Amino acid sequence: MNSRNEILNAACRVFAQLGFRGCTTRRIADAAGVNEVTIFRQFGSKEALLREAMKLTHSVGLAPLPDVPADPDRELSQWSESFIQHLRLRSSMIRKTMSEMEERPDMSEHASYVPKQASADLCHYLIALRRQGKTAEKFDPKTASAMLMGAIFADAMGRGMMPDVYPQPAEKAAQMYARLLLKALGVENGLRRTTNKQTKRTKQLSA
Amino acid sequence: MNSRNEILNAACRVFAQLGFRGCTTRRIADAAGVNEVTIFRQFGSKEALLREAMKLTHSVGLAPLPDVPADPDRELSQWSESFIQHLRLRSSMIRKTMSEMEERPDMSEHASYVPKQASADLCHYLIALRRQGKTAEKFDPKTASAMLMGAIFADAMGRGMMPDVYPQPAEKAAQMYARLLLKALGVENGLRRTTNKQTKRTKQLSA
DNA sequence: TGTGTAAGCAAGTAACTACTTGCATTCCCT
DNA sequence: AGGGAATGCAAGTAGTTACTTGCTTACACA
Repeated sequence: MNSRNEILNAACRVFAQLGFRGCTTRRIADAAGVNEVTIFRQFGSKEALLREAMKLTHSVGLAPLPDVPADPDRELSQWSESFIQHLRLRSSMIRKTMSEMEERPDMSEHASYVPKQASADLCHYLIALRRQGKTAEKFDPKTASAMLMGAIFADAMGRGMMPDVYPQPAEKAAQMYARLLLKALGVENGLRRTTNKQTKRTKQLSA
Repeated sequence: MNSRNEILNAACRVFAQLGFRGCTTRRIADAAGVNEVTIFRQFGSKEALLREAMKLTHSVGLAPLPDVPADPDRELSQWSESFIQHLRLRSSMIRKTMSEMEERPDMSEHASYVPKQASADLCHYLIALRRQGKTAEKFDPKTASAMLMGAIFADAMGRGMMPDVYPQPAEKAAQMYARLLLKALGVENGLRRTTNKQTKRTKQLSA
């Protein structure tokens, strides 16, 4: 039963590196330290294995965003930071999955769960912010959430290839995007109603 | 000499559909209506052909952005619209290239020319805007340009897969992102210092 | 009229692909 | 002690891959 997990993990690694066509059963077996036949005995076919491996890979949780916004700057910065970290850790896998999605849509359908959930969470949060009267003006929540998530996504996908296109330093980028969005929504940073203690904690966490 | 171009175009089409490994000389030859041997006589190897095809694909111009901003809303909306159209037309090719870039960096290095140029253009424009005093506050041009370009890029790449995550209608999305960015920079649409005539024209174009 | 060049066609090469089969080994459970 | 399940190993199958070779056809140009 252990070899099964070894194979699944190896399949994920090799797929992230080489894509579906480059991800041969030979290479998976080598990466898993397992005989190639074992793969077929356990999963029947390469496609069945990859399908299961993809399902496993994309079943992960997401950082939460409070139902009732209290400190928009801190909350949105932290959420953005954890989201960009999630994407950066999986950038190779995501690139391969996006590339393969047109050819094998059913095999990688789980890949859209995380971004869909993230978008729903963020929209919900922004609407709550507006209901609280913390935003200065009318705005379309979907446009705003697509803007922040798009910036984070593009940064996670593109920085390795074109570092000079994205803001420096990389560790602050998510926060900078979040703050720029808050400015667009008219949420004023300076007028935050948090205590000094909270402000300090925010600084530590976002450093 | 004509067969050479047929082969190059076919190679681009097949690559955009199937990626490097799926882009076999057999399939390229079929798509080009040419005998497979002709490919090797003309280009020597599959890799040499693909290298040349990629170079050709990524040598395209970009919509300009004025050196001296006059009507930020109109200019930025139009630029965003042409940029998102550029990306949407090439989304398959871009996905494949991004996926292949880790494995064959030298083959697809030209792919970064357009986004790099776009980023430089946009930064330059935003800095000019700020110098004109049309922006309300201090801001980091690179963060702002990465934000708008990221939103546009993610929309172009992801809308087909998750249409409910992005603003509707698709044809207005680029403009909505551009306007949200202008809000973040404190550029006031209503308080524009253009003449009535220009304002009218803007309204028509942006409707 | 002759000559060079680009192309097609048929066949073949060596390597790799997913996948199968038969047999031997290990280990757990009763 | 014995039987069954999981695994390894060696070998093989049929198809595909990039690339080559030898020969033929068509056409432009001098």
